[in-house]
Amino acid sequence: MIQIYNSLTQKKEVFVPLEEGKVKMYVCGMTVYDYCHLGHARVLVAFDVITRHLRHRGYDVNYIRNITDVDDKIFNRAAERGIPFDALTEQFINAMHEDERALGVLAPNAEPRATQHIAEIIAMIARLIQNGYAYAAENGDVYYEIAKYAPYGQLSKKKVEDLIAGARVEIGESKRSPVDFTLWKAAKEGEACWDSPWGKGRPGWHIECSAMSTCCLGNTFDIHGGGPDLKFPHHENEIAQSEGATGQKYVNTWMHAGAIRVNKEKMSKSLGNFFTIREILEKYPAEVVRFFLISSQYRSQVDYSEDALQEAKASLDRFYNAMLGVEVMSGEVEGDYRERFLAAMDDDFNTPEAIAVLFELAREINRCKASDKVVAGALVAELRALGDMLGVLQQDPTTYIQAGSGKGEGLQAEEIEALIVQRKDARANKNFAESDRIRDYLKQEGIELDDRKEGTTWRRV
RNA sequence: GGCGCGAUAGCAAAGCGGUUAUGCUCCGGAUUGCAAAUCCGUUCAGCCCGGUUCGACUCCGGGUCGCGCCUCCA
Repeated sequence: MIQIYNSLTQKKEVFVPLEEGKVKMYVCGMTVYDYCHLGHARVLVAFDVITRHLRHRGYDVNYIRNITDVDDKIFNRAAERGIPFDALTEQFINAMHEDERALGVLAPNAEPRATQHIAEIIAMIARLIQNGYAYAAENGDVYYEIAKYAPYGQLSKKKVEDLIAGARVEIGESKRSPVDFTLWKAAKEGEACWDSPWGKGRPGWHIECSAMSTCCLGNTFDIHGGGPDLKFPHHENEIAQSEGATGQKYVNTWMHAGAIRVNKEKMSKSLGNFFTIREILEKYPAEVVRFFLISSQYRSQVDYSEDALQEAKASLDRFYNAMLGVEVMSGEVEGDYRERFLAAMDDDFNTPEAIAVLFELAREINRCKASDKVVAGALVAELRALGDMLGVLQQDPTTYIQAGSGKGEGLQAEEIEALIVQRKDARANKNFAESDRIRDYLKQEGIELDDRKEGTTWRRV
């Protein structure tokens, strides 16, 4: 039994898919006019972990994550650079895929792009007009008329009158109400545009997700996810659009990740306090970044800091140290580690609690690795198997430890290992002065030695 | 101002109406030529005020503080 917190009902609910054994899930991807930042990574990793767990529990998950590649910000950025808008989006889509791969995020089943679904978008807008939820204005824009959709505000818990009080109208708009939002935007001179029954133009923000999700998953589907700042207006508007067009329930379970913060403030484009994924990956291994992101439950806010990443690294060090020198074996594992791990994940994907179980496993490995290789081997196999469900702990321990936080620069592995042999001889002869000289020399070169029961290992600092 | 979320030990972060979260750090011990890693033990909690209860960190009410959304943002 899997329980999921539903933003719509604000409760944890037992998850029951529409179709037994299948999960239809749509997650809002990014608008591609810049590199992914850590906030994008949070959503990417959170829904990656969610997908992995649902699949592990036997669900056939159809995971759709869109790319919004038509938007004002894209056009503006492309104009600044003097390049076609699709050259810009292509560049950032490629960059996004690189970042995802680095973070161990599995590809979604499909990655629809707004520009490839213009026909469906136009069809949905036409249907909304036909159903009386939308109107074409004099200026060539088409608007959604919120007053016609009574449940508006159900997701964000906002009252339409409050929204009207705070709303403002841009010059040149001809809305019936200030809260009405744009479905189709008349083309400006020189901008990329598409033909439509309302003249040349392009989709407004929001409609592309309604069209693509409905197109890929049907009128009603199980899970819709995204970042915390999409709840309003984006997701609220999606509900209004899709339910207005189809007359059916849009989504059963809404899931929203928590915000990443920097110094207690949300990391966001508008505040300019964001760190891109690639920027962070220059300083920390990707697995550390991923571990940092899953160290807190996906709905909670987390503060990004160097300390937090250091802590994530310390945790991974502990796991890989435990696995080091143990030969993986298949065998029965004593204890209820897996059971408790899965129970934690079943409970709204509680990764911190699941990770706590992994730490217990690591301690047990450390306890018995010297005395019982068979038991230790089975425990390591279990640790890796459970780690895989979170997308971590899949590296070879020696590789992980040798890499340290260094960049692989400096002395070559062969040179280091030759010195370790020399030092071993010195130690055998109780020549500790020579032994320490080698240790100090290597330390100076950024290499630390650890004398373990199984022999001496090294790592870059 | 409206709506929503949160407040746990030095730090991070969970569960739970009564019994050790977990990781890092501190302290003591074991192990170690040194160091690292590791093991054992220990200290340190639950914003404030009420209520419910035999018993509350956990439930309820009120407050305080913090954060998010209300404008583009994952």
